Amino acid sequence: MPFSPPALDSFDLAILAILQRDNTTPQRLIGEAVNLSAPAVQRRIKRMEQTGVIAGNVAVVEPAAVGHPITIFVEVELESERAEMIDAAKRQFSAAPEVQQCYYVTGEADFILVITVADMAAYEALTRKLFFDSNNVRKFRTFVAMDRVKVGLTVPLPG
Amino acid sequence: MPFSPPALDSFDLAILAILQRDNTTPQRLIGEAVNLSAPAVQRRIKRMEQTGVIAGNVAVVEPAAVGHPITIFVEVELESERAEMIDAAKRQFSAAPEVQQCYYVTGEADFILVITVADMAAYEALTRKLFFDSNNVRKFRTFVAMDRVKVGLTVPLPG
DNA sequence: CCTCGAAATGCAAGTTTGTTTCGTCAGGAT
DNA sequence: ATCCTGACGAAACAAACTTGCATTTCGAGG
Repeated sequence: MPFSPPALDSFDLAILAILQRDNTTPQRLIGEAVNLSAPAVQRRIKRMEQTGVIAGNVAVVEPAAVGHPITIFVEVELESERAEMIDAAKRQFSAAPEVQQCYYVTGEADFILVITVADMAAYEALTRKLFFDSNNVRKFRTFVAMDRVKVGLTVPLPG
Repeated sequence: MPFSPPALDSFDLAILAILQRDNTTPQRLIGEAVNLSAPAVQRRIKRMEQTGVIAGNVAVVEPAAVGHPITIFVEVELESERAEMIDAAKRQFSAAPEVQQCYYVTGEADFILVITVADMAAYEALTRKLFFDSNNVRKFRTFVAMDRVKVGLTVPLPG
């Protein structure tokens, strides 16, 4: 499903650009930055939250600070690409808390996962649970992150 | 650099679990949930922000809503792995707004990028800028996301 | 050209939330 | 035993958010 919501004007985009960087910015300051009153800013934010343009408001936690210093990418290739199997894999991968992100992709792999773990032993245990116990994984390739050069969910905004 | 900050107790972890899901939750409610007064919650949050446990507070924007409906993964392999070249690549990749995430990894690739673009033409243009114009990219593999099954920066918390 | 209605705005009041202050208490070191 | 440090809760305070309302803007008809 694409996106039905009404088009965003330059005010909305300017507001998003700010919230995307720091959503604790007071509406008064946002208003000054975009030349709008605080209530106007607030109405636009609420609308964008309701229509799903703003998917959430979250604190970003440093994984290393909570015992998950290792980030790993995994390319997963399934045995069967039947829709039923795909869906089962989606559900299983999503259910694992260590799986931070899960994408179903085209190309030489079927899924790409972003995983955070405490150590390689934890990763090894996770692969056993996710890939070996399930009999639908043909193979997977592991990439261990040595440097999280740039991390975020920031989307470039027009204007 | 690993992480020096003081250990987090179960209160901190409980607070993080909430903020990670919704950082607009009133401190009063957080206090009720974790059995602490609002000021206590606020002191702990401030401390975690200052020590970097909380890396940021952001609104998550739906890419499709702002004209970037396509998410792409790219594995990049460099010609030279001299430290100087690695650093140059890090800087160049990070500088591109379309590059949402950039990781320097071990294994059969050197970098993994997560990119959001409006259409394949935009991606093609980006590859030209990032990979071809730079003479240090040996090859790259592209994976187009058909389904963003699970997206986020949520870290699993002990306890 | 004018009128009408829908939608968005700013202002101001009212409410909720966040922040600071202050006094108290527990644990550790002197 | 005493002091010092760090953390807590209660209450006062400041700031931010939210709502109601009159006004403005803009476009579609008449």
